Amino acid sequence: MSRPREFDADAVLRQCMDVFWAKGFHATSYEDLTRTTQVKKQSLYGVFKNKRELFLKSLALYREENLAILEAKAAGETLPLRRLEAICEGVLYADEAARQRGCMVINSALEFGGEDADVNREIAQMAQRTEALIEEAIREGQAQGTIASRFGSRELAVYLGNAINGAKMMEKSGASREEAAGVLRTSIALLEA
Amino acid sequence: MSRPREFDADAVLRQCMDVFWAKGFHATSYEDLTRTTQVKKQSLYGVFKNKRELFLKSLALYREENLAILEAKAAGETLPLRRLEAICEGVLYADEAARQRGCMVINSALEFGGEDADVNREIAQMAQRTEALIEEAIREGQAQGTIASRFGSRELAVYLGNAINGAKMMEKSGASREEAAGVLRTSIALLEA
DNA sequence: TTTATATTTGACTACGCGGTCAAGAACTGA
DNA sequence: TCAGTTCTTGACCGCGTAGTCAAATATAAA
Repeated sequence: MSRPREFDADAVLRQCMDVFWAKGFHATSYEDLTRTTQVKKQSLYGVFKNKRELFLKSLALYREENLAILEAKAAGETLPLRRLEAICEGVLYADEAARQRGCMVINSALEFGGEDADVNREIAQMAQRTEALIEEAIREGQAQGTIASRFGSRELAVYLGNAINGAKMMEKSGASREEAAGVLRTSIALLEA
Repeated sequence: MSRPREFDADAVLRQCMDVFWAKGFHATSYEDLTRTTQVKKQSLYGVFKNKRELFLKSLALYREENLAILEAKAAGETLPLRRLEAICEGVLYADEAARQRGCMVINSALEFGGEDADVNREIAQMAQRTEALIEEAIREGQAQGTIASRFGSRELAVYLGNAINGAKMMEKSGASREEAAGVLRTSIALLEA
């Protein structure tokens, strides 16, 4: 019926995600995107109607990928404290390049400053699911007596989620992986009963 | 000898700081600055050679003002745990408007992503002096036996500084003051011996 | 009053941005 | 082969940006 698309839209979305992740929304231009994807502007418009939609799709992709990794890592550990460690390990990046980019969700949260409803929804989803993962582990740890019971599991989950956000920021502002990981180790160690 | 300046450069710098604080570096235009300061572009150039210098001076002003407030609040408390609470109280803003702006240093850190040496220096200064304040209180608390001694004072200071950064981020992304304050209360409570 | 110096003012430049348009190219079903 | 539809391509548009220029203006020393 019609001319077939010459590029893989999924692959291109992933490339765009990389650019947005590295540079943020405002700082990435269409020139950046076309240069790295080798797809001309109008062709991108054909699939994603504008820069904003392309960004939101990129952000959603980032969220899903990272949550999937995190949930997989968490599922691999049965001991609650070990699972918390696995989660904290999962949110930090191994390679230097990714570490300097920081977390795309957090970057976006601060770039938009809570003024964009769609971006806010992404942030909320990321935070909720991460905290749910944490809270589950904490509840089990409290039941087993390895995690302090003088605080509520929800309260501690928010606490650890906050520490993780701080660590993600540390990463981005140039701290070494060991520094970021160390702070999270301390944050977990303080939870032990 | 020459025509005197018609505006107060310090007052104008403070106004510019407000704009940069609210909008960030890239998002504020000279139009924004001239509108709020009522000073024409070229006159600003006369005092601050370009947008970047004006921003850096604004950031330094922000840092000094906030650190001064923080150090004053800390000096007002003698009990270590109370002093930590005072510090945490000091980093959160009371009025809604300031809260949504978040912390200008953190905002800048994330906007520039650790790629700007001058901005990095500001961030480092802010973090160092805040952590020094915290570490001092922790050391005293450990000496008095009110703060857990199984961790080093430096480690705990970094830990609490990290929690504070997280809370500042929460503030900006729309959390209520009570949520941010609550997380910090928990973070302090976990330090108690 | 004159002169040297600095500030003010608004017009101006060059550029990069997101987004659009129109024409040509490629594919499929008839 | 042809008609219909979508994709591709590069030129184009309007706008907002940081920064510059030069003329007009105001002050204080000589």
